[in-house]
Amino acid sequence: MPRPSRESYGDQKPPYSYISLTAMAIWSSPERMLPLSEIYRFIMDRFPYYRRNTQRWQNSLRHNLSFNDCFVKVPRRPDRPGKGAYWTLHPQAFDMFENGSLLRRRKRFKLQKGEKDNLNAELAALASFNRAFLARQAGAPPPPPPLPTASMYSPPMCSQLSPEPAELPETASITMLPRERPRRAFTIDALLEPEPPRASPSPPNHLLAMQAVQVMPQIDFTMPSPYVLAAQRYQAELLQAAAHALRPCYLLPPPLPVA
DNA sequence: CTCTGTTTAGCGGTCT
DNA sequence: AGACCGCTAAACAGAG
Repeated sequence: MPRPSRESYGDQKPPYSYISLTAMAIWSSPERMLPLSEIYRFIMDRFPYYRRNTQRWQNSLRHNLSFNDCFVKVPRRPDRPGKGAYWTLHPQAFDMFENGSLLRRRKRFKLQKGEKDNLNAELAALASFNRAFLARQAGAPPPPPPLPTASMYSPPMCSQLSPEPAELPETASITMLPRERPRRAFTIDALLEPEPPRASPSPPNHLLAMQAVQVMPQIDFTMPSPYVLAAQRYQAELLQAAAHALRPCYLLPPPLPVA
């Protein structure tokens, strides 16, 4: 049987929705999140169809990113400045595709009003953290640090967010998010100081932790959490589906070792 | 100025 | 038939 070429769709439009294509791009990245330009690049690299009429489909793709709750915009890490934010998949959207099929979603992923508010609050806090971090780096007097909110430290929202980064070239020691982590004051100094010894279990803030992975490479995350396992399962399904549907067109890195 | 992100609107296809 | 999904166009604002 002839091996299908990497570009077996040629100039034909691939049978994947923009949501699927975006999910592929995001999940093909080591950190499970990408800036918009990298999402474009992923799609154009693998599907020649999308090398034309870029204005049209990129507009649609941006519309999808904004419109669908399944995509979460994560502020850039402070030491990696650039245009635009990073985009990731909301972990609660893992089961959005039937049996891992990327062809059509089972149902639209929609966050409840409260969930959305919580998420937005956390993301706003992260953005504030970034600003404070940058101000601190610049030696400027730091603006008032963002205050901790209940949602930043408690489920259900933040405990489900943030796919687990598989590998971070610049942060090789990081493996997993902890299940038990001491609660820390949400101040620049507290967040940047070395990890205190672990004491009693406390709910982690996974959204913060996701960026902590970006910002604080010295932290050693060791314990998998349920959402990490869910993310790994989802990735395995995605890989299987992608391997079946796309074959060499869609070349992902090897799946995470499932604990 | 270009790119990124948000929002609204409309249309056609599919599902229930 | 109505709800839902996906695609496209377009206007607009803000950031880099």
